[in-house]
Parts: sequence; C-alpha cells; structure tokens
Amino acid sequence: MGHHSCCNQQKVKRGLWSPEEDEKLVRYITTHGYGCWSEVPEKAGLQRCGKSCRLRWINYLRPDIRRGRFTPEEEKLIISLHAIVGNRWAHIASHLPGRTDNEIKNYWNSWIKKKIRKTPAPVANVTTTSSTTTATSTSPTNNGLAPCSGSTATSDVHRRRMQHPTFSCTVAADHLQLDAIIGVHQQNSLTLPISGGADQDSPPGMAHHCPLFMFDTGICPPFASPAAQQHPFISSFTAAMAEADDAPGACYHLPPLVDGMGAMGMGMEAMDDHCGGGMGNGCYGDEQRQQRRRPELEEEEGEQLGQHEQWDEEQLLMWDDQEVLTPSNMEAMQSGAHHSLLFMGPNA
DNA sequence: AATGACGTCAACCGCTCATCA
DNA sequence: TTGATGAGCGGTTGACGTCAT
Repeated sequence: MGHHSCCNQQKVKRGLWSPEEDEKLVRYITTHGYGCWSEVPEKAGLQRCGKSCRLRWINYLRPDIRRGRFTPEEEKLIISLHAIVGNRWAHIASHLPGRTDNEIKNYWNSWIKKKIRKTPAPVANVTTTSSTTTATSTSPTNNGLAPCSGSTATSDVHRRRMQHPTFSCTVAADHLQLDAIIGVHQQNSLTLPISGGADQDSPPGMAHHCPLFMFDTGICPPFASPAAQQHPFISSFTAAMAEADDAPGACYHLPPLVDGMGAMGMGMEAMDDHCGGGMGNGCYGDEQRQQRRRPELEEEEGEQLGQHEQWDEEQLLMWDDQEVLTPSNMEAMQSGAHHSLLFMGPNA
C-alpha cells in the first residue's frame, strides 16, 4: 500500500477532514480556483495531498453538491444508466446533477448488496421474439440483474472496457451506450416475452421492469467498425436488418443514449406517472412530459436535467409494462416514421 | 444496557490516461 | 520516443451510526 508521489514528499494528514481543513480548502478554492491540485495543499495551508484535496472538494465541498437521499427518480435513472454503461460511475454521475460518482457508487454497492442477499440465484437472460435474433447475456458481478456487468477490479484497461459487450462496438461507433442490443425488425412480433424470475423486490426499473429503449435505427450512420460488426448482438441485428425489404442498406446507429437519458428530463418518474406506475410503461414525448411532470419536481430539479435536449424523442420509444409496444409506438412504426428499431435495456 | 450485525459514506489506494518536456 | 507528472476513475476499506437480539 504505497502512497502517491504527491503524498510521499511530506507528512500529510490522512483520514477525516476537520471543519477547519474544510474551511481552508473552500476559502482557497473559492478565491483562487484549484488549477493544479498538487499545489492546492501548500497554497491553502493544508497538510493533505493534492489528491485528497481534490476528492474532498469534488465529493463534499463543491457548492453544487446535492446531498441527501436519492430520490426515486434518481434511483431509477441510476439503475437504468448502470444497465447501459455499467460501473462507469463518473459517467452516470454526470447525468445526475449535484451527485458524485462516489455517492452513486456507494448507493449502488449498498443497494446491490441488499439485492444479492435477497436474490438467491442469479437470473439473467435476454429474450426477444425477434425471429432472427435471440441472445443471452449474463452478468458476473451484478447477480444477473442486468446484462452488463460492472467492472471488476482489473489492471487491464482494455479488458475492462471490452468486457462490456457494449464497448466492443460502441467505442468504435463513438457511442458508449449499449449493454445488450437486440435487433428486431418491424416485421417481427411486437411482443417481447421476457422470461426469468419476476423480481418483486426490485425497484422499478430493474429486472424485467427495466425500460427497454427503442431506437430508430434508420436514422444515422452505421456501426462502421469490424469490431462492431462482430459483436453478437450487432451482427445478429445487422443480419436481421439485411433481410429487411424496406430498409435496404439501412444504417444502424444509436443516438447517444446517455444524452438521451438526460433529454428525458423527467427521469423515469414522469414515465411512471404517465403510464400508471410501472417503470417503462408506455411511451412518452415532450407534450406528455410537460403535462406529467410534477411542479415540485420541476422546482427541485430545476433546469438541470433538461439541459440535454439533444435527442429528438422521435428516436426513442418505449415498451409498456407488458413488454408490448404501445399503440403510439406501433403507429409510429407502421407509419414508417421509424425504419427499424433497436431495443435495449437491462433485461433486453 | 450490552453487544454484534448491518448499512452508510467518506476517504484511500492503485491503476490508467493525457500531457508535456 | 520516452519518461515524469498530474488528473481522474473505479474498487476497496474503515469509521461510525443504527438496529436487532
């Protein structure tokens, strides 16, 4: 257990921060900014290493830190995002204004511990009624609750990234968003029976209550890289697409999901409201969002979550709780507004 | 009241990546 | 090109509070 180079040079205090130290750090940063963290301790008169100062600032002292318990909306968002990006806490945190990666990580770890305790056997499966695609994914680290695993400790960053099936294709495709991807075509069945243990204890958004995100795949550039094409989900998806009469040469691209999650704005709560309770019930759109969003939530979250209006909801549809396309989604598909769709989600 | 189990959370550690000389 | 350095990230640890027995 060595110390960091920045901590070796001088005696540095470790452990909990005192109010005095906090005050010094806050005073220094608010007047000078932090610039180079390694210089902060000395200039601020602290016997800490720069790294410790940085951590303290980021995780605790920052003025925009939002403390307190996670709201149900935040919980759902975390769960959904985790299902998509895995243990990329910083990435997840970037979509929860005022929350830190550490906080989210702690939340997840404690939550997942409870989950493991409650769930005797891992259940992970991926099922789709797509006539051309069926895939199964298991998660070694999260008890099968979501097909994407979080990173386990590893010194191999490449493996760490590539262990997540998502990354094998999305790194090349410039979209870090996939967990399990199952392609289906509009000709295929529109129902999606999902087997596996119903998880009564799951918070909304987990297990088969997880939202299955649908992307209009006919909009954007293809998964260009060979790696992407080799991904089992992608390849089966593209194979399915290749059979499509009405989407010849269709390109397959996912809009930036995480930004899309941000664009959801209302988190998942509004979806629940709109659809009568269950996570992922039905579709949503701006109008519904506006109507359904609770004023108190608006107040609480302010503009923060709505900042990422980058994703036209025409590109994002959702299943309802019975894993059946909602009428409006169905209409959209039948009208040809969406050439083809990708479904994805924690249990997709 | 005592004690052990459990949960939460702040902080640390080790690692990788980016940058720069 | 390479090594040093700093920043950032994710995993882990440990202190502390709470709850159950």
